Amino acid sequence: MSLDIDLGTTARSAGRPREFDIDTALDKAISVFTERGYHGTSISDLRDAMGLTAGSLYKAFKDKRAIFLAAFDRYKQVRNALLDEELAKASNGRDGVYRMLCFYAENAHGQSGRHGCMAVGVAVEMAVFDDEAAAKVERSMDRFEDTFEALIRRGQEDGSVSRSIEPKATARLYLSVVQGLRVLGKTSPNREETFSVVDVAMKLLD
Amino acid sequence: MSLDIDLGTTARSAGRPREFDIDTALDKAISVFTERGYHGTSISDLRDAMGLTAGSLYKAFKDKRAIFLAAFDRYKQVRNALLDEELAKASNGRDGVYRMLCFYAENAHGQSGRHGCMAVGVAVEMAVFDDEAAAKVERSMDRFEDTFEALIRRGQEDGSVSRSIEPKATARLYLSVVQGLRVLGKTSPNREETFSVVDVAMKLLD
DNA sequence: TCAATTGGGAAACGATCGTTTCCTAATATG
DNA sequence: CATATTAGGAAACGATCGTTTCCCAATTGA
Repeated sequence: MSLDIDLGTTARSAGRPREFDIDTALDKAISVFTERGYHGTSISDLRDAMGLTAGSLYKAFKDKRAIFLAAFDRYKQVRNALLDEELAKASNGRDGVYRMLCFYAENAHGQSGRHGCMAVGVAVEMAVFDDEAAAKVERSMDRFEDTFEALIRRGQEDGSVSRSIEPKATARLYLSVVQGLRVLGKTSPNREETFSVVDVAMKLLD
Repeated sequence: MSLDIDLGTTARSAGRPREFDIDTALDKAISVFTERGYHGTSISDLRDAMGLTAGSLYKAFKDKRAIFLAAFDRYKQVRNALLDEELAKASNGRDGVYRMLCFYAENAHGQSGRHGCMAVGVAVEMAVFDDEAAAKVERSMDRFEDTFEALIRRGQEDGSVSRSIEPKATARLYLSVVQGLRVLGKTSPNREETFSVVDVAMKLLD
């Protein structure tokens, strides 16, 4: 009789068990990749941040790119979960848009603003030369755009958003604003300025 | 008697004259750095693109970082000149804002959209670890924000822009939109979507 | 208890990085 | 013409890159 520690779906495989948690390690990788970028991050950087030896890294992942893509997948998963949690509180369509904008504004200013956004980093640094990375970011962006659009339409039905605005184009603008705030947050992560943009953006729903 | 080829301010200095034009070479460097990023660009890449040997590069510039900073200075100079030229055509404040948004939308879509924006690249990749680069981008962003604000105020005086909007906050939003379009242009540089954002953004002036 | 299998970790790998050196070529100055 | 100065260009530099190898440790299944 033995305790089965594995909480996943598959039974533990043969061989010596991994001594570190993959997701915990990936969270560290996310932080390093976000701050330094893909090419600016060395295996040594990852090794130090993740608290592993290079050998262990290469046992768990095929190569540096695989670590990066896995980190990005986790980044999206974690952030999407947080956003969904926030949006669940929305009382109506307009409130949902506001919460979503504030969610990003909260991350685009101050320390986390300086630190940066991994999705923006991938788009800027990787999209041109890595089709798989590009597809991942595009999917992520499309998801956010669709969420904005759905909230706008919901607002038009519940009366909190003007019927005269175009949901698709306005959603695209919101997506642009949010990504732009992430860029500006790298050099001037002022809180008031960041949230003043949110206030102006909300006027588009009147 | 000899022709003085040097069109600059200083007389030609002693020693063998440089055989290439610095600005022409920097234009090539801008292209490479924009597409691959700072860390993704090697001296070999620059050597090939600029049509020089590494030795000549290091005669003209202190190191890789100096090439990058010089390229970024030139990038800003060239783009600012183009923008000023476009803004000179503006018939009023609102038209100026529209021309400025279109100027960026024109570059954020299609092939140049995929290629990317050097200022965004610097902000995302360099700002955290290079104070001088960060200061340069911030100055550049501030300049654009001030230009937007001035156009909005001009519009409020000439009657083309509503008096009830806040020039500063609205300018900041426009800046965000423009930088965001650059990010989105890396993965989905669709022309219609890009310009639809401009149309929505213009509604803020009513 | 004994293969088979997988992870941990140190060391080493070839490749490429950014940079310098060294020699020759071309100009200004005296 | 002689000297000083700077550029062009090939080759080489040490350092670091991403990755692999090798050996030992820990586990599963027979």
